[in-house]
Amino acid sequence: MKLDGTILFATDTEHFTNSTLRPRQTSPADATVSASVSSAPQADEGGTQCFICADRATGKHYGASSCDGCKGFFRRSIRNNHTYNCRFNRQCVVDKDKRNQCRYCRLRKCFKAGMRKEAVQNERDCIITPRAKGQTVRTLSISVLLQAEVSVQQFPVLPSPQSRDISSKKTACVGDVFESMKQQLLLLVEWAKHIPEFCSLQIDDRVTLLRTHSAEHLILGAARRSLPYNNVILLGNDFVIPLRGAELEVTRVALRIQEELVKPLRELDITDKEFACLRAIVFFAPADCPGLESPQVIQHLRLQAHIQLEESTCEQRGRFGELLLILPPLQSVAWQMVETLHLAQLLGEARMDSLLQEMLLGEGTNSKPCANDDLTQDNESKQRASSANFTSVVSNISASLPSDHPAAHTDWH
Amino acid sequence: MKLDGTILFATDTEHFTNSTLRPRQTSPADATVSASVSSAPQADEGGTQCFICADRATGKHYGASSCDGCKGFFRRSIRNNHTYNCRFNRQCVVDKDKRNQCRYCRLRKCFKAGMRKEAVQNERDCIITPRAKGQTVRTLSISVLLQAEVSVQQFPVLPSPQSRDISSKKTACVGDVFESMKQQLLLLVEWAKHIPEFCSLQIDDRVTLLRTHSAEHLILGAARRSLPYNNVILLGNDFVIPLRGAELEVTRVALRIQEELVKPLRELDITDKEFACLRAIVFFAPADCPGLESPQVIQHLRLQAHIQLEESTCEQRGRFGELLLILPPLQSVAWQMVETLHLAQLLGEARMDSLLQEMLLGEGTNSKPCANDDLTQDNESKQRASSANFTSVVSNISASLPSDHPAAHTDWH
DNA sequence: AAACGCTGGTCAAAGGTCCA
DNA sequence: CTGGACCTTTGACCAGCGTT
Repeated sequence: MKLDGTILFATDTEHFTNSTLRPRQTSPADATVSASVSSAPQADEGGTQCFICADRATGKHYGASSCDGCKGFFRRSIRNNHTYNCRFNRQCVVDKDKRNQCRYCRLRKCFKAGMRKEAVQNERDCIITPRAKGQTVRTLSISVLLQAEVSVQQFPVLPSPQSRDISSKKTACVGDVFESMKQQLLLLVEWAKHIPEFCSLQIDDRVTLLRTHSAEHLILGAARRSLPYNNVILLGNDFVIPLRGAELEVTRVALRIQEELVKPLRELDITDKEFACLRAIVFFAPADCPGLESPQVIQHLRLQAHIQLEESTCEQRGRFGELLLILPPLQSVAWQMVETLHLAQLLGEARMDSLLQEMLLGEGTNSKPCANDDLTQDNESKQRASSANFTSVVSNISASLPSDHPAAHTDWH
Repeated sequence: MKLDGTILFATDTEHFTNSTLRPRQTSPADATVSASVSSAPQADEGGTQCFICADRATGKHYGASSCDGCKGFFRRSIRNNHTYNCRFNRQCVVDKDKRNQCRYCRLRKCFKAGMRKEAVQNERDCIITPRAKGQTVRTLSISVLLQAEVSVQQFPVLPSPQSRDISSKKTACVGDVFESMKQQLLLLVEWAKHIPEFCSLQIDDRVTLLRTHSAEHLILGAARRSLPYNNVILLGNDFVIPLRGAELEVTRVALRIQEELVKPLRELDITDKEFACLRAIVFFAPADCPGLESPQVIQHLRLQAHIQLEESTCEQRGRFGELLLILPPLQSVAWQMVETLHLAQLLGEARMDSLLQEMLLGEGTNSKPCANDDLTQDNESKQRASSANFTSVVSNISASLPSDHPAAHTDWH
């Protein structure tokens, strides 16, 4: 009898044949549609897929391509100001079958897919969708960042084959430190050249970004190289700065690098992806660069970079925040280094290369681009007019790329 | 066996055909039949009757018009994959009164009435908020932060009833600025006192945290107050600093506040919750405080604060990151303000209150707590021994709370 | 002018809740 | 633990409305 029942139930599902889609409709028309669709073997046709649950999308809703279910769910959640809780680890799978199993994760995925709660609410007059067109402006992809990162790491000026042995490394003298800095700054330019979005910025903005963030770049690089070590800072040219025993001023910065950057980065066990994103976030910071010509563009690049970082952290709770909170001390240490250099320069304790002076100390040009700059002057003549060797280094970037690079046409908004 | 079931089912189905409309759809033929049948005048209440037990139907469920009882019974049976046995001849009567007497026959009749097990869905998320189920030990809750925030805002030193009119406000002179700063710093202490986790820190750490982040607190508060205004910074005592026309050094800081903090905060339209979290994140930053006794505890508090922030942003794409990226410029501006104050102090341009000197400029005590401090000395005697007025202000906190405050027992991990 | 894209809204039929 | 009266959520479908 038990078998009876089971089989009875099984046979009841005679319409398995055409029930690949939901057998909801009673109307003949729909039945035929359903039949024809089911005859097509391909379930997902790619283009019209819900970003949230991979069900069939019915269009873009609230900023993301989605199905009616996710659309309604999002609207209700926002309207009623719902707060959900995940019963598990906030890592629930959200697909067509399981989308109703965790509302917290579903809503979160709605946001991640790009739904904006401002798009809900009743707005009679639709003042154009702000960024309807290039919704998926996938500029600044993680792969580009990783590639840029690799290209920088691929320039080991010394062929040291990962000789991890600290004792074999020499303590850097002032000249060694400066030499390393110079190399690293040139590598920063190299790094930037790998990012098309950077290359399509105006020359002044390129220079400003590079100059403003050169110190942070140096410190961040030093911190990363020094991750395996406890009592030295490893330079790019394979010299080391010991944490104890060196000159006081130098040691102070080195100690802060170790304490405030190396330690937390080591605890987090930062990945290559994450580091690549972090470098970009530091670099595309518009706030501390007055006089930028297109701060919004740069701000948008940073936004993309930190969204990439968020994705790279794989939803590990708190990790994204911890990584971003590395940046204040990074900036702070960078400032202190610049101060120290400035002082050393003033006291005549060190002779710095003109490139270093220009990038790190902001000397040799106006640190703030002139506001009443002649805008009719094209980059070419600006480049010719500039006598600064750094600016000319940067200018070469535009020469190395076709001027009509696709990225230049990106639609910002 | 299989045939058995099929035949049994088929015959029963036929038997049912004329008595009712089968909502089986799937084939156009069925649809037309259904239509014609429904148009046929059915005697009794037909449509509102449970096909299984003849109780009042509450609608169609799983393919058959049925009552809530049979609906629930069917769902549970399918979900839990129940198999029942009939103790008699599988011919039990299933009506309103006897429907619970044989579950085998009831389920069978459900199928016969047209219920389909495919219509039963997967289990969903709980509607009711998961009850204090193991409520994770949530120190530093958002409510505590909000309350602390409110308590700070509730001390309007001047009874200005939200006079939003800027023109009615007076431009601050140096003395007004200092006065406002002093008030705000006392409010910072007030704010901290509302956070039990802070109060249970050691006295030295409390002092260090307050001192180290006092400048950022001032700037953050000023930025927030100035959100509605475009060309002034509004102080806590209702004076304003105009962005143009004031003294150069002051204006420089004020301009940065407006550009690097007010603007982005306004664009983000920061909420109260988010702001409350941000303040805590700024405050519980251990990196730039050398010599803390329990940096891990503080780091953990910051982690909690930024997890709260993440939750408060409702997962809106990129929002959490944008908020955290306010912090580097905040720190930077704060430093610049301190530098400016330092200079003014050195040049004798301004007389600062000793509290201001101690908190903002780090004068009057060792900025780094003494490492070989006598640990056997209790707070009381420390307080008595300390001649610094700020330290004594902070020490009072511990006096205002029971020493065995629950928060002191929080389990960090 | 008709098709289209993206809002808002509706309600049958899923779901869950919780005491007897 | 199960039943079932009672309430919430889901999502397919439809209607505006502005754009193409």
